[in-house]
Amino acid sequence: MLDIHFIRENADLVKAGAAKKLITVDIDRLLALDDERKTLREQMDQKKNEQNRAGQTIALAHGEEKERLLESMRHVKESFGVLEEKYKTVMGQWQELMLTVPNIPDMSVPEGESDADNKEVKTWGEPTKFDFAPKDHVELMTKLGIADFERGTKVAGFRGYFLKGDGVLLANAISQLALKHFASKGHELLIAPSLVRRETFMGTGYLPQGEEDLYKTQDGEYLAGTAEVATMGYYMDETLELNQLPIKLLAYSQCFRREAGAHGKDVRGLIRVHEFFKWEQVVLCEASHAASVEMHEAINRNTEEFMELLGIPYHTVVNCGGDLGLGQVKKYDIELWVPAEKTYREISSASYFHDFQTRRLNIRYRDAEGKMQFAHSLNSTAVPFPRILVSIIENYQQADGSIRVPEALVPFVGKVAIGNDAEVLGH
RNA sequence: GGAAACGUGGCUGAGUGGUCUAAAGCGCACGCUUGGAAAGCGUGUGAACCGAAAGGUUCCGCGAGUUCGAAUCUCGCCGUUUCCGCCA
Repeated sequence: MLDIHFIRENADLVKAGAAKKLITVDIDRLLALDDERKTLREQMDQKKNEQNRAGQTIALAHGEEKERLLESMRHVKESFGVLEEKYKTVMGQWQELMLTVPNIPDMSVPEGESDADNKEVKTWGEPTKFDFAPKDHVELMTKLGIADFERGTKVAGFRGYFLKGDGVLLANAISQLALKHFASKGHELLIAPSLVRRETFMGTGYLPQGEEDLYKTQDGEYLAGTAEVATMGYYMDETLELNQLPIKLLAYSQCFRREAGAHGKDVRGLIRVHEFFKWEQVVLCEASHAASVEMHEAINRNTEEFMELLGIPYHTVVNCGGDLGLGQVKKYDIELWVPAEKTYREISSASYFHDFQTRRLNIRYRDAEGKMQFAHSLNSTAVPFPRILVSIIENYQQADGSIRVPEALVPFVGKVAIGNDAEVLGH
């Protein structure tokens, strides 16, 4: 959420920002509510002051004098009650509106409505060339016996899957390489809960808007769709020291997404599933735009480097205004080449928020002058499973349906290819 | 699942309806003292909102209630601890 003082002083900027994100929000109504809120607050403070003063007198008074004072205080109490009721109503509306005010996108964010309007800022590698007709990952993995989609659906329902055998080994190897790569960038490792309470979702900006995308338990917790939620919650309501910053974390969690708005999309394979797992980069840094930008470039680059280690052709896009979330200032998506679809598909998303999340989560630090500041927050995918397998399997496939293991993974997989022996291919 | 106890500031901890503007100690900061340090002494020591300032309001886990007045009483929730049961 934004600072109400900032909104008051920069109403036009906030309105323009919302327009760029194609989000409708009534800033004028918010400002009117805020005026009302301030007036009521002042009146309440005055009444309270009156009451506090009278309290001391009453404590010392006796007999008729006391009765008289009590009687007059009853009137004060009554009028305070009336003010309080009004205040609660106004505050309720005020808070509701405040939660819907989007963060302002950066100048460098292109105009646009959807992911179709995102702008390519970098390409790495050439789309993989084959001297045979490349198959898709569903067919390859099923034939190799390293994934089972039929039984996955039987057991888990729509979008269900099992990873098996060398598929598990491959996923684990990628994970090992990721730990090594991202830890070398100074990240502390974390395994985070997926079962998370409502207030943390509010704090990260997934709620109240995203209710229908989340699974909910009968006890009222929600299943997180990313480790970002629990990891940001880790420092909730805490005051950090300046010398702790930047805090750079690499967090693992199981992830759950209802994909409520995506019913017809990507119904085959591992691109879009309800239950997955990933490593996520989460960063808290000092409250300066320059620091945020620097960290943003850095964590996005970390993930690019990781994809380069895996040797998968990719391009990076800067997301347009209409493709940004409520709190995001700027976002890069990294998209990997998927031969069967002859296109790039999203593998990673790196964004920064300024103090939008930390203001909601109340994560602060003391700056060099000893003043309290809301930290800045950022996050980026490190590597998502099983989606990462799609591009590895398809880009590294051989004519015989076997998979060459990317060089960087060989030490962790323990072999140079998957399925190039007759025994496995025979099944 | 059953029962009980507890939740106070950076920390320990007092406070069971009214100068609580929260005792005291520890810690921390500054000063005095000292050749330097320690000890000692003195002063200070959080956050949010309103205000140009003076000052005002709020915060004793969270929320609601009783009362002229709540850290203190009542109810609900969250959390911690202990005992019992169950599971591994």
